[in-house]
Amino acid sequence: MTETANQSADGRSLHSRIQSDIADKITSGAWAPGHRIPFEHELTQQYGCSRMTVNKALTVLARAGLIERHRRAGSFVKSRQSEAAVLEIHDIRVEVEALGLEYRYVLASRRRHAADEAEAARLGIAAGEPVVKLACVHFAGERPFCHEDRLVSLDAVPDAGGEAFENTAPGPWLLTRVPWSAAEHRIMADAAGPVVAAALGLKPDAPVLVVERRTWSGEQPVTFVRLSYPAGAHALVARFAPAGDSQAAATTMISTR
Amino acid sequence: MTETANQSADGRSLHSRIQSDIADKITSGAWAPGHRIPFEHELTQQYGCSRMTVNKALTVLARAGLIERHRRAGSFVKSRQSEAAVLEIHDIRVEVEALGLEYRYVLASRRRHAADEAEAARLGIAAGEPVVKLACVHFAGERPFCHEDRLVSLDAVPDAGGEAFENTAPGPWLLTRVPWSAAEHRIMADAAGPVVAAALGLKPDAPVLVVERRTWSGEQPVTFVRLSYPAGAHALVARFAPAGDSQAAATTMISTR
DNA sequence: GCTGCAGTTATGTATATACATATTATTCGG
DNA sequence: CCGAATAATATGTATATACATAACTGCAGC
Repeated sequence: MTETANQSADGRSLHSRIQSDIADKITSGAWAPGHRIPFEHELTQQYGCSRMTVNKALTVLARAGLIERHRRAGSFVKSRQSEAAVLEIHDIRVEVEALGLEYRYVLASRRRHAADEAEAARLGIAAGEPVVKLACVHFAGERPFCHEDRLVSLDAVPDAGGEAFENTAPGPWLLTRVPWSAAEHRIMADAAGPVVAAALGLKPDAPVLVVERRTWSGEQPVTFVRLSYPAGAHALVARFAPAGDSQAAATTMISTR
Repeated sequence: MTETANQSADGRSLHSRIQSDIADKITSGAWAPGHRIPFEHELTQQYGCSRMTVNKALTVLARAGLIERHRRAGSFVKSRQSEAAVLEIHDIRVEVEALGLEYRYVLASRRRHAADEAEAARLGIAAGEPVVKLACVHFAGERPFCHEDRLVSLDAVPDAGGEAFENTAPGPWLLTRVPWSAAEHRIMADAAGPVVAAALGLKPDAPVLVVERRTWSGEQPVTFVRLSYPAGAHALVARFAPAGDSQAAATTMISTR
């Protein structure tokens, strides 16, 4: 044996090599959707390894959604009727600084009150519950980058009532204070309303890219944000290479041109 | 022993229970970012199981990005500076039919020619290479749902030259013919140009949600699509609950109101 | 023909074991 | 005191083994 017990010449582990071998067969089309991939005991022979090793590879592929496994029947290539694209959504300060621009944050308004019907619906709480409503603008250098409209539930985050948000933007403030367990993003286009248009220096009804995010901690709604970006200047980018390498996915940037 | 060798009373496997126990500690905030989670041999004792079992749970959590693992040092809760949102992008026919509407597809134009500079750049090929350029409109019931502009590389898909695309939309046609190994999505807002506005029945410069997708097969660019949806009527939705359950993620719909 | 039971098969889960590897502590020689 | 060799430690990978479970096959008996 010139090789060690764990690794072959190329330095990768055996199960990850089996995994990407199979992933390649699938993404190259050699094994079409519905094709039955070799049984574990067959792969065991092909690679000269134990069943646990091929099982690990196949389990990861199943988790990644590339294959489907059935007892007694075997493992099959899943049909890809839908593509999954992974968006990675960063903090706005990080986004701006990644562009080599100076980040500045300006609080436009801050009010504490009882949620009206519309606000309660957005946040997913009952009307009348106490909330903090914030509006602010994020700048990249001299130019407005993004307008933020936010509701924070005071039930979920009592501390938010006493915070002025003059130096710290509400996003990162919440992130360090409240752990979240679920989030929902809603991405859409819209015409800029008068407030947003003024804040971003756009003509009224100019197109804006809107990202709305609702965040929960357990079952409890925490916050609702609506981020408006001038169209043309910003795009969300999601790259996706199916499974195999797992982190082959992802990266989103919001980039200025 | 009233329990079987593999499963406890609740029917879930032990490693998945360990996994979600830890995931809960993290998402609830009990274990903050940077916190060192118990060593494998400690968890082994807590759960009265072998190291392989806790290793499996921790490996999955590491793949999911919830924890970081270092030899000799231990495993640590990762700081979540960025949120990953998973968009699931379906075929347009499926989207429309999911809304209970009748799907119809109309080819507006189809041309075969040599790619000019702009087209070559979009597709990622050399100028002068042969392409098919398509424009079509997808209808949901009577109303236009989405305008599609597409370039297909004839180097990658020679068959596309002889296809009329009168009955099958180019998206599904390509999907069954050409396996793809990577895709990049670009989501943005824009003002509708005259052609798109006319096709969608909008006023010129009305805001539209634009999804651009570039697809590769191996290293070779296959197709570039630009899908324009009327703003207000459509949104991309991505739900995300971090790891633990893995498929707790995702679903995107493009919904009409 | 149909029901029910036993056998077969592939995956699912878990264990005990072994050695590899990265990294930190410790010890020892100069 | 410093740097090098050495030990200790936690994770990483892999094996052989065992039993569980889902699902299908086929047969026996009515």
